[in-house]
Order: sequence, then C-alpha cells, then structure tokens
Amino acid sequence: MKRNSRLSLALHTLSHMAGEPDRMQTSADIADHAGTNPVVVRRVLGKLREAGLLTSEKGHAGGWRLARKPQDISLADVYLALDERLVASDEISDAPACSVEHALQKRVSGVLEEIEQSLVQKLGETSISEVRGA
Amino acid sequence: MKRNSRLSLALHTLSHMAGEPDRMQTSADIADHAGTNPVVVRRVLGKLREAGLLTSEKGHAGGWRLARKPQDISLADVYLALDERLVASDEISDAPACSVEHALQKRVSGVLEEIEQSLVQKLGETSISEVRGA
DNA sequence: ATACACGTAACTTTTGCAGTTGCATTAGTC
DNA sequence: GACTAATGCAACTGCAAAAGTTACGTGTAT
Ligand code: FES
Ligand code: FES
Repeated sequence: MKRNSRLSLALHTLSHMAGEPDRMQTSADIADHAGTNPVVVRRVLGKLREAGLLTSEKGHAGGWRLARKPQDISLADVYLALDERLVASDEISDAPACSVEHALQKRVSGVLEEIEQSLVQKLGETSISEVRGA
Repeated sequence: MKRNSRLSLALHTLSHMAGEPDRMQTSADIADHAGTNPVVVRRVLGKLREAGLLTSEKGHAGGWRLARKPQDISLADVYLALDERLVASDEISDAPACSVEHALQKRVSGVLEEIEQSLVQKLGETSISEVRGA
C-alpha cells in the first residue's frame, strides 16, 4: 500500500459497504479486494468499530457490517475514528527551554489546530453515500 | 530531533537571526544551539537560501545571514520554502481502477487542497519578527 | 600557506508502519 | 461434541523515509 493508507483503506471499504449495506463481509474478502492483508483490515476497521461506525461478529458466518445508514456516516466520522491528525502536531513534549522557542511552538500549534478544525468541518459535509455517485 | 523537524529547525533558527540580523552565524553554531548536526542545518537552510530568505558565504568568516528584514519573512515563506506539504497528499499515481475509488480520492484530495491553501494563508499572517514577542 | 566555512555526495542509524505469523476465543454447522 | 470459520490480539519481520554522520571538494579571509 502507500501513503495515507489507513484512511484510504477505511474509506474504500465503507464505500463498498454503502453499496450493499446488508451484506456481511469478512476481513479476508475486504483484504483481497483492497490488495492488502486481513489483519491490517481488522486493525483499521477495529478503530471504526470503536467509533460506532461498524459492527463485527465472530465465529462462523461472522464478519463486518455498517452500524448506521451510509448517509449518516460522514468522511469526518471516518477521519476522527482513525485519530490520524493529518495536521496537528501531537503535543511535542519537548523541553520548553527558551521563551522564544516556546512562543513559536505555540503560535504554529495554534494555526495548525485551527486548520485541523476546519478540515474536520469540511469533511463533515460529505457522507460516504454521497461520494459513490459524485 | 523529532517530528516536523525541518520546519521546527528552520523557524527556530530564523527567530534567532531575527534578534540580531547582522550577526553572521555558522552552521556549527546553529547546529550546536539546536542540538543537531551542521550538515542537517546546511541542508535545511539551503532550501531557505534557494527561496531567497537567507544568504550564505563560504570561506573564512563565512556563515549565514538573513536576506531580508525579519518583518518581511512570514511563516508561510518558510513553510513553502521547505515544500513540506503538511496536508495535501502528493498526487497518488495509483491505478485509477474503479470509478468509486477514483471519485473518493478526488473528493478527499480536493478538500485537502483547500485546506492546504488555507494553511498557507494563515501562516502568511505572521512574520518571524512578530513571533519573538508574542 | 593556512585555517575556516559552505556544498554535496555517500553511507549508517533510527523509526514508524505495513505486512506476516501464530494462537486464543467465539459462533455457527454437522 | 467435533469441526470449521471468523474475529481479536500480540509479537515479530521487512521496508522505506528521514535524521544523523563521515568524507572530501571548493571558496575566502588572514
Ligand atoms: S533555544 Fe531559545 S531561541 Fe534557541
Ligand atoms: S476497487 Fe473497490 S470500489 Fe472499485
């Protein structure tokens, strides 16, 4: 796979599921279709389950299914579920050292934080069902 | 060093220089202060020189100096000089494959591109001299 | 001539992440 | 109850990008 792999995988898979919401899919199916490994799929989809976007069932005839209607799942939901933080720098626990350095970090972090918010908002404007057609 | 190291290093160094714009600093001085290696410093500052933010001089008594007044160097200038692209996904040359996948990529890339623009704009609102005091 | 500093290429080390393997657990099917 | 098929999870391997390092050539002031 490549860059932004987790988000890509998640969105791709959800798009599929949005097509046939009632079909149960196994991680092996998904991995095969996405050209990756079942365990990787479970890792990523596991996060989506924690966020309440998917449900999984163990055992024979188990697998994965959407937990909500496709139109009720936004791109922001997916993004946040993966806690990727494409933008924000994750709280560098660096020695505060000098005040100049500190002010600088704070300023940049502030801007990044605003941008992150703005990104989430924009992503929230599209649901995974909308993307299929567009 | 840590994450976002190039940008951090660049901003930190420029902040210093904004304090005493006329003092010539060697890459060894800077590396020492920033806790890194002279070659790394030259690599990063080299990009800033290409962008016209700094000048360097070889030989005895050589080193680095600001090419403009501190108040004429914005955070965006630094960010762009390093062509880091914190946000935008660099044109994945993936097999277009299915139309759903393609539409998805396009949608996400579009949002990311907007966000990137917005980031640059926000960074453009602050100069490196402003940060020192704030 | 010498010492000092940049410029650059090549190499090594570190690090994060995808990929893999293995096994315990759970749930249908016979 | 035995068997099969699926998730859940932990540990390990492999790889690629970035930092760090070493080495050497070039230019410049003394
Ligand atoms: S550590 Fe304070 S400015 Fe460099
Ligand atoms: S490749 Fe999966 S949706 Fe087209």
